[in-house]
Amino acid sequence: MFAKVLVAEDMEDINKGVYATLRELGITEIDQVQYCDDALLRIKRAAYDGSPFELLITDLSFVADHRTQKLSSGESLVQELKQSYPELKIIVYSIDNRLQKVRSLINESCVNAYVCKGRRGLRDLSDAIFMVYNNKRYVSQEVQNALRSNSTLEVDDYEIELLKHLSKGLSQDEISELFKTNNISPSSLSSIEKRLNKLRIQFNANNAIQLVAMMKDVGLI
Amino acid sequence: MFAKVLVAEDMEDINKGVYATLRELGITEIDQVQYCDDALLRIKRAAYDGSPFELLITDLSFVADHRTQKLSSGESLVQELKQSYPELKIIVYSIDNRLQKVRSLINESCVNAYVCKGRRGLRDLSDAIFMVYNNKRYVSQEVQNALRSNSTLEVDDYEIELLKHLSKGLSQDEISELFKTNNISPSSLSSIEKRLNKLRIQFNANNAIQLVAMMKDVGLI
DNA sequence: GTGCGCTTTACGGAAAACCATAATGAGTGT
DNA sequence: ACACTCATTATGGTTTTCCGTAAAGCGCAC
Repeated sequence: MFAKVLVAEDMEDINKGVYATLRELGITEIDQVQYCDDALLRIKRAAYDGSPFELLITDLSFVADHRTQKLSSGESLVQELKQSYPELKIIVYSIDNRLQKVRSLINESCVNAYVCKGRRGLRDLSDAIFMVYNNKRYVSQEVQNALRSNSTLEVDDYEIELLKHLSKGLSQDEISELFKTNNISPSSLSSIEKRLNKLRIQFNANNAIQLVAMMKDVGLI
Repeated sequence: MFAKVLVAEDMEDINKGVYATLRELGITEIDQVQYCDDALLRIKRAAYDGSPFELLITDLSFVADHRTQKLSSGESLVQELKQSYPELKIIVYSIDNRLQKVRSLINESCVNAYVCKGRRGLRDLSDAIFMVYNNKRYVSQEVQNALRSNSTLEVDDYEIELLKHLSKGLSQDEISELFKTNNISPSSLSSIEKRLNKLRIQFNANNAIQLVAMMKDVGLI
């Protein structure tokens, strides 16, 4: 079993649950951090000292507080780590069940497991640790679909970006200008209209207001 | 200190954290449930047996799964309990920081404490338990504002109604017609425009989309 | 009654969103 | 080179929202 594990999770109670689970698995050397930057530092330091971590268990969302952070989310942490320390195993442990996000983490960032927090969270996590230790991949039942078919009912990052700007009060025209200056494509007003129209149809929304309201409900923005 | 406590929380790892905290406070009789309905049943049963719970610590959101539930959220559980068992102390322990929701829980449902999950979650919870035990109220720093009467309080029922219809995709014209047939005054398109304009100024929103998004964030609609 | 303050309603123009359709362009396969 | 598909961009017209201003309605004091 793994000997040295790092847990990155901003909520201390979840940290406790994970900690207890790791102990039950017989893992003795467990470090915990509440900030992404700390996780990176700790891993760097351990590698430098010649006793690197073998496994990282990390959340995705870390709420911002007074401390200013370079890495603001688990995603950026994972990206950074998988580049610098490809041999480090990573398990993402998050409440986020948006398929698109999981897919990109698995396929692009190459995390070793994705476990959904929830009623079965810790049991799944336990399974995941076993699997990852045996060089297998693990994905919670809730988001298994993310690996299979590309269900079209998904919302990609571009669209989320678009909806976020909308919800912040920008007009479609202003968003178009913004995308042009930031070299985000497509950027024409026409394309933005078209994309929003697609989303409205997709989610049976009458107008942009309802669309944004629905996305808020789902927690997508 | 409390002797008999029930914890309602669907995530088992958080349950572990809360459990550990309660143990540290010297509380020995701790029951845990993962469904709202179970919480209600357990409390009823304990009261019937003559050894009622003294404190309930509950989450707000319980994700639905295969088990069909009568009570779907912590809110409904709290409402039900505060009616039937007014002497039961209730602490809400949730990640939800929408002020309006907190306000209604504190003022209408009369919960004894509202603790935000987060980095300081368990420490705050510990404080809250002490305070509640001494018949004081406790509210996490993050949502202290919810108790002070401030801007969000100045939205009346008519405006909430209006915003809700907006968020459901009705046009201002349609809302006007709806209000006319339902004898809700004012109902003219002009008045609706004016009211929305007032709200936009009040909340510094650029347009109706942003306004609805902000109201969603605050939990007003 | 008249005057005053406030709310509701009405109207018109500008801006933005909505909608259909057409043109352009990039990539693919033959 | 050609046809074909698909995404992006462009264009014009209709509806809705946004915004200012003005008129009508109403309670109230004098």
